[in-house]
Amino acid sequence: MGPAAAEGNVRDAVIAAAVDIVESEGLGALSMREVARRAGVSHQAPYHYFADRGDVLAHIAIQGFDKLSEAMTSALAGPGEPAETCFIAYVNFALAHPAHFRIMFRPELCMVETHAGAKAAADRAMGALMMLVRRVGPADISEIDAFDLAVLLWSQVHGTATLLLDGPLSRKIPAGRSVDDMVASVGRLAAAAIRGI
Amino acid sequence: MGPAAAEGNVRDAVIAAAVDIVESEGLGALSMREVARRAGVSHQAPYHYFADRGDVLAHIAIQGFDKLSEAMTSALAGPGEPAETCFIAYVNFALAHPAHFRIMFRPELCMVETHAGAKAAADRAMGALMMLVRRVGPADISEIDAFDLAVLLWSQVHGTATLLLDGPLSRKIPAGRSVDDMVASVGRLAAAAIRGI
DNA sequence: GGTTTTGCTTGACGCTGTCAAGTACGCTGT
DNA sequence: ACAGCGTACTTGACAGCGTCAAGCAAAACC
Repeated sequence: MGPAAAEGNVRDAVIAAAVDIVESEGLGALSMREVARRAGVSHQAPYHYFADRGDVLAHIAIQGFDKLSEAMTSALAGPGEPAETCFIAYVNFALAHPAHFRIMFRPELCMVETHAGAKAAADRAMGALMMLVRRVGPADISEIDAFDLAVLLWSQVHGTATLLLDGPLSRKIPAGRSVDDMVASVGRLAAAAIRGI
Repeated sequence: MGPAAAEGNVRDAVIAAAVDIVESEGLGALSMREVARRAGVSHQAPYHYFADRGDVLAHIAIQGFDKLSEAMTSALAGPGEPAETCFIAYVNFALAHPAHFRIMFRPELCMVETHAGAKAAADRAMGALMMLVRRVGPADISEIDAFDLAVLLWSQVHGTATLLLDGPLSRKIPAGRSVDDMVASVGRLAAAAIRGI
C-alpha cells in the first residue's frame, strides 16, 4: 500500500488521518502517534506543521466551522422555509462529518477559547446563524431579543445534532423510522414553533 | 493535610476526586493516577473498586443521570409552567454539575452504550423527560408525535446547556446580561414556542 | 561550492492505563 | 490459639502516549 500520504502534502495527510481515526475508531482512539503511523510518517513529523496535539485538533475544528458556515449559508440562499432548511443543513453536517463536529465543540480538545484561528472560524459560523435570525425574526426585533432568538434557534439545532450523534437519542429512534425522516419532522416542528412565538 | 479520603470510603473519594479534577482543571487534566493521588491512595487502589477508567466515569455518569432525573421530576412536581421550570432545572443542573454533565454525554468516556448501569440511568432520565411531554403535549398525541415532541424539547434544553457549557455561547452573552436571566428568558421563549405548535 | 533552511527522523523523558504480584489485616472454623 | 482465607490495598513493571532535543539528507540561496 505504501505511505498514506499519497500526494505530497504531509500536512493534509495528518489532518485527514486524524479525521479518519475519529470517524472509524472514535475519539478515544485518537493519538498523534497513531495519526503519524497512518499518514506513513515518523511520530514527530506532524509537529513540524503543528505546534502540538491541540493545534492539529484546532485546524480540524477550523475546517469544520468553515464547512458548517458554507452549508448554512447555501441552505439560507436556497428555497424553502429558512429555519427548516438551516435546521436540516446543520444536523446533516453533524451526521456527515461526525469527527469534525465532535472536535469543534470540545474546547479542551480544539482550544477554541485560546486558539485565534479556531475562535475566528467559530465566529464566522455564528455570523451565518445571525443571518438566519434576521430572516426568521420580526423586522423590528431588538438587539436583546435577536440574541435570545439566536440562542433558541442554535440550541434547538445543536441539541438535536449532539443528541443524535453522542446522546441516547440514536438508540431511541422507533423502529421503521429513518433518521432523515425524524430530522425533517423535528425541523418542521421547530420552524413552526419559531413562527408561533 | 493528610489523605483526602477523610471518612472511610475510598470508593466515594475516587469519584469525588475525579469530579473535582474535571471541575477545576477540565476534562483534559483527568487521569486515574492524578485521581488516586488526590484521593490519597496508591495509583492502583481505584481499580479495586472499578474495572477500569471507563467504569469510574460510568459511575460518575450514573450519579449525574440520577441527579438530573431528580431535578427534572421535582421541577415537574412544583408550580409553574412545566416546560419552563424543567428547562431551567436542566440547564441549572448542567451549570451546577459541569463535570457530571460533560461526562454523561461523552459515550467514549462513560461507555453509556456498553455499560449496563449507565444505560439504565440514562433511560431513567429519559423517563422523566417523557413525563414532561405527556404534560405539555395534547392529550390525544400519537406515539410518533410524542416522540418527535420529546426530541424537540430535549434538543432545545440540551442544546442550550451544551452551548453554554462548552460552546461559544458563554463568550457571547451581551455585557450586563446574567446567565440566569438569559436562561429564564430562553426558557420562556421555548415554552411559548412549544405551546404555539 | 559552501551555508542556511526545510522537512523530516531517531532518541529520550516523564506521564499514562493496566497487568501481575506482594503484603498487611480481619474474619472464620476448629 | 492458630491456620486458612478473603479483603483492601501497595509496589513494581510494561507498553503507549505527547513532547523536548538533536541529528541528518536534500533543496534553496548566495
